[in-house]
Amino acid sequence: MPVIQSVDRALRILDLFDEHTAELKITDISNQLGLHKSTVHSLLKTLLNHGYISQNPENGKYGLGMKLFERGNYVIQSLDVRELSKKYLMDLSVKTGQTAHLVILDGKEGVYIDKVEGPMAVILYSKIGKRIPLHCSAVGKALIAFKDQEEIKKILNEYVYFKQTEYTITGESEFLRELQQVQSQGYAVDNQENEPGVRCIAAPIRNHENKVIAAISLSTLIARIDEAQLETFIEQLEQAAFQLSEQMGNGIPIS
Amino acid sequence: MPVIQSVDRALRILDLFDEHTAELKITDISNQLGLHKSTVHSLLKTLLNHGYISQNPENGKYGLGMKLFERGNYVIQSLDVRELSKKYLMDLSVKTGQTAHLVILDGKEGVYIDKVEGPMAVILYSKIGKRIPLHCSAVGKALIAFKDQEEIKKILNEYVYFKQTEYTITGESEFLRELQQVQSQGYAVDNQENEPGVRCIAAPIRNHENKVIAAISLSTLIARIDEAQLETFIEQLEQAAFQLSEQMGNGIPIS
DNA sequence: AAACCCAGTTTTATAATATAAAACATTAGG
DNA sequence: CCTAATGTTTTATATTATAAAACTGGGTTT
Repeated sequence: MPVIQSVDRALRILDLFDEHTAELKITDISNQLGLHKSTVHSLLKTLLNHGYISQNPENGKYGLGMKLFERGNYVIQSLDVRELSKKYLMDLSVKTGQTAHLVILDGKEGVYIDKVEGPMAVILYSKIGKRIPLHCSAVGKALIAFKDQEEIKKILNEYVYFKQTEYTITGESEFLRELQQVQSQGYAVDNQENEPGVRCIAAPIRNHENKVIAAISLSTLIARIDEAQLETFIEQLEQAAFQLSEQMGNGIPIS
Repeated sequence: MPVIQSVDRALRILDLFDEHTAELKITDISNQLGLHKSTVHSLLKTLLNHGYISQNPENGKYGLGMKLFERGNYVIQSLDVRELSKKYLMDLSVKTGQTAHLVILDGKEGVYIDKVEGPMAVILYSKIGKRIPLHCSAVGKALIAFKDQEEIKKILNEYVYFKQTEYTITGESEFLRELQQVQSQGYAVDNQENEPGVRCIAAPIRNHENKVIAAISLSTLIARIDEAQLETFIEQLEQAAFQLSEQMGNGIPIS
């Protein structure tokens, strides 16, 4: 089993940082990973050389480097969904007043690629780059519901149905029925399955081969949006998804 | 000199990928870095384990992993300029019809953090995550012009004034005069210094301590925009920059 | 269909390299 | 001013990364 220890450790250092942890001292890292401080020091220096780690000149603490942002954007630039979808997300958020998201599938999770906050929306914390489970989100359902049975089985193999709220679907058979439903109606709903009080709707974006490559969604608060409004939102969402899928066909290259 | 060879090699693998290189085979990497294929294989497996590299199931080729996007966004989420500036960028691009950018300083370069393409703008390739030199861009000038002399000197130490176009400023003394000019007028201009036919204007964004932490810009085509229009663009840009700086003060935390 | 080639993976021996101890340096705190 | 704590550098050694070689499998050609 070929795992390079030092590389593994270096990557584990990067993984220590998240939205709550912007900066760390060498001793913090050393303690958390159970490594000798001199080892951590060498690893950090190497990461620093390449720009994957930055050092705060004020206090000497270490943080993630800009190179990550740079490389990270290359990952999604190859998928030009993001460029194209931007104006649809804008449009949706303006028309509905809600927050619109763009999500793609990565392994057994969704990843938020972009978002536009609507004027009426409660400001949530930023989600770009974050991951979201498939079984308790509208986007998650929309991302996999239109795949063939075999592929769905593969993704759901060893999937853990973590119970997020009292409404979360926690069984495979139940989830498969739900996906069936999504497929037949063309869009997906999450009814407080991920967060209490929040209801989301999502529709799939297809490429020229008609394969689902992303999903767009609208997030609404139960307390503010009634059934009738939701209906109109769904229509608008479906329309946007349709037009976007159309556009994905005539692939204008990003030159 | 503490550079961990295997980590260094792993990072050099990541650095092979860019906007033109989405996927590579093991032998490609092996050839380009002059490493044995089995070595590359182990390094890739380790990167793969952590999600920093992904493998295309269709053809077995390797590409950058989503984890980079995830971590990359953590880097800029700590700076909440991006969230706040989004609507100003939108607004600017709609009002002027041009493309608006948000850029921050990283070392001796600027990094594009966000952009909104205007309806009238020629569609350029996506720039988010990309780097831009300081000496030949409006944003570059705006980012450093308002720092004190000592800091400017430090940044410009060993700076290479690469000649991008015939109009590029290529001398330190000339550049320092230009920065002086920027400081006194409050905004920066790039007159075909970076790309022939393209003229950009930029204004600094300040935080609560009045320090410049970012810059916003508008990119225009010489052929399409005359002096009078540019004047009004500058006014709009400055107004947006001012309001944005104001907002940076009453820091609404990203919860 | 057999033989070949090329790319990727796994195994293995060896030698180079990562590691942590210890010494050293620097800063902060009492 | 001394002590404590944190970060950095040096060094020895033993672990671990490395590349050679063998192995596998897919694809192409004859």
